Formats: sequence, structure tokens, C-alpha cells
Amino acid sequence: MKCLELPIPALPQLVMAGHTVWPPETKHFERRFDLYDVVFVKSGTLYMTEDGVPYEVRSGEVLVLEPGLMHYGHKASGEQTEIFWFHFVHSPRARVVDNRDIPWKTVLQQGTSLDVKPPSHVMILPKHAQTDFKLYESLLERLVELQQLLTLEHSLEIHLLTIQIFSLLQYSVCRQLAPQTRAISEKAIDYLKLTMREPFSAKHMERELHFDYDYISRCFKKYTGMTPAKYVQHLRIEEAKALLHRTDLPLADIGERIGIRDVNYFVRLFKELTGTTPIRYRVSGRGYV
DNA sequence: GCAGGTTAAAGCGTCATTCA
DNA sequence: TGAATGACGCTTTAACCTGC
Repeated sequence: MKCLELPIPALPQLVMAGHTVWPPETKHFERRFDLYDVVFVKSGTLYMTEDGVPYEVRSGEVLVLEPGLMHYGHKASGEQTEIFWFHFVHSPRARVVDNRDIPWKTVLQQGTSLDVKPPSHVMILPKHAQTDFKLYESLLERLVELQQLLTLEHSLEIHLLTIQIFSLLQYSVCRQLAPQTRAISEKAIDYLKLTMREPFSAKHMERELHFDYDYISRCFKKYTGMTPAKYVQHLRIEEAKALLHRTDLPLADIGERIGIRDVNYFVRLFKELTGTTPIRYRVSGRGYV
């Protein structure tokens, strides 16, 4: 499935939301504008062409139109068509990705007390997909209702509703990953969390999960964006950061607690993943809240 | 506390086999 | 026919040793 990957921050900003019931024989007019246009079809069918690509958006489906691309209705529905829609702005422009290539369980960088900028994440939206429309219906109705009687009292709720819709859409894409890949990867994550303080062993992992390690590793990379060994490193360094902040333990002891018995290797790995050494991290963190 | 050199282990591309 | 799984061999890297 084709998806749109939008970098955050900043979060997308809602511009306008609406609910429309089109009589049969209605076609969308031709338009090119600088907004994203999210269209949910509740009933009927919407025939929409964007940048030369025709889409047939049926009941319960969603289509996300991109800014700067010409779109128009290439055919009348032939039946009454009920749609919810909203426009939003966001920059920079979304990247088109395949849902099979999205590393859903990547360990994202966590913020620290020293950061002055939020860490970078991404948001995934399906380009054109079937939805469980009941999940979205009440959110869309409330969004349209608030949009029509906009007051200061509800100005933040409008943005919250939009984010909830984005969150449901992203989750719907995530759920479509091959079940076997997901199952093996989830088992591997449980195994790694359980054994992160022990030396990593592919052979042991292979025995515990009852799959060839090469296969586990490839599924895992598809699911998390990294290899099992790399994932363990991230788990260990996140634990080390917490211990550096919370305790005055020497590096050797922290290394021991997170499963890295060689303090030299611990320091090098810490620097590689965080950009600073453990001691600098601890000292610079003092005095911050 | 940190970094260079070394080596065993893991990663990865590719091909083969099996199965639905 | 394509997806799932396993095997092989070369490449890369994690982890250890040593020294500053």
C-alpha cells in the first residue's frame, strides 16, 4: 500500500472541515491548491483523479489528496454520495513510501533535559485505504460541528480531534503488516527485553524462538528498522541514561547492570548512540529538571 | 576515561526448496 | 507463482585487549 510519510514536528494544522451529501451526477470540480485534502466516503462512490492517477473511493474508504497536485472528479457517482472531508497544511512535503518498508518498532530518540528542540518523528497516512468507518464517524461529526460553531472554548479540541483521526489512520496502516513478520518480531522483542542484560547470542535466540536466526533477523529489520543486536544496544543505552541520571554508580557498575561488562566498549557505544560520553551526559544533566 | 588494533560473531545478498 | 523458510559464503561490526 502506498503511504505518505510526514515529518513531525510540527504537527499538521487543520484549515477547514466539512460534511457534504452529493446528489447523483455530481462530479468534483478541477482544483490545485497547497493543502492536503482528506476525504472519507461514508456512502456512495467518489471518482477522483489526482495527477493523472484515477481513484475509485468506495463506501468506508479514505483518500488523501496531496498539495500542489491537480485533482478533479473524472466520473459522476451515479448514486447519492456522502462524504466527510478536511483540509490541513503541513511542511515539508510528505514522502511517498510503501507500507511494507515502514520500520514500525524503531526505537525513537527520546528527549533529555538538555534538549532545546523536540526529537524528530514521522507520521504515516495511507494514500487510499479501506477503513472501519464507524471508528471515525463520531470524530468527523464532532469535528464538523465544532468547525461550524468555532469558539475559543473549543479551539484546541478541534486540533485534538484531527490528531485522533491521524492516529487511527496510522494505526490502520501498521496493522496491515504481514502477520507472521509481526508475530516473529513481537516474540523477538519480548525475548530481547528479557535477555538484554545477558550477552547477545543469535544461537540462543534461534533456539528460543524456533526459527532460523537469519529469518528472524530479516523479519525483525522489516518491523523495527534495525537488527536484533542493534535493538538490544538501544535498550541498553536507554537504561544506562536512566542510571546515569538517577545514581552515582561508576561506569563499570552501570555497564554491568545493562549487560555490557567491558566499560571501554560501554563508553564507545554510548558515544556512538548519543553523541556524548557517559560522564559528560551525567555532569551536563545535573541541575536540570 | 578514552581510543586503536584484532578477531569472533553477526549481517546480508543470493540462491534453493517447500508449500499454498 | 509468490511468499515463507533455510543455507552458504563473503563482508561488516561488536566486543575484547591493550596502552595512553
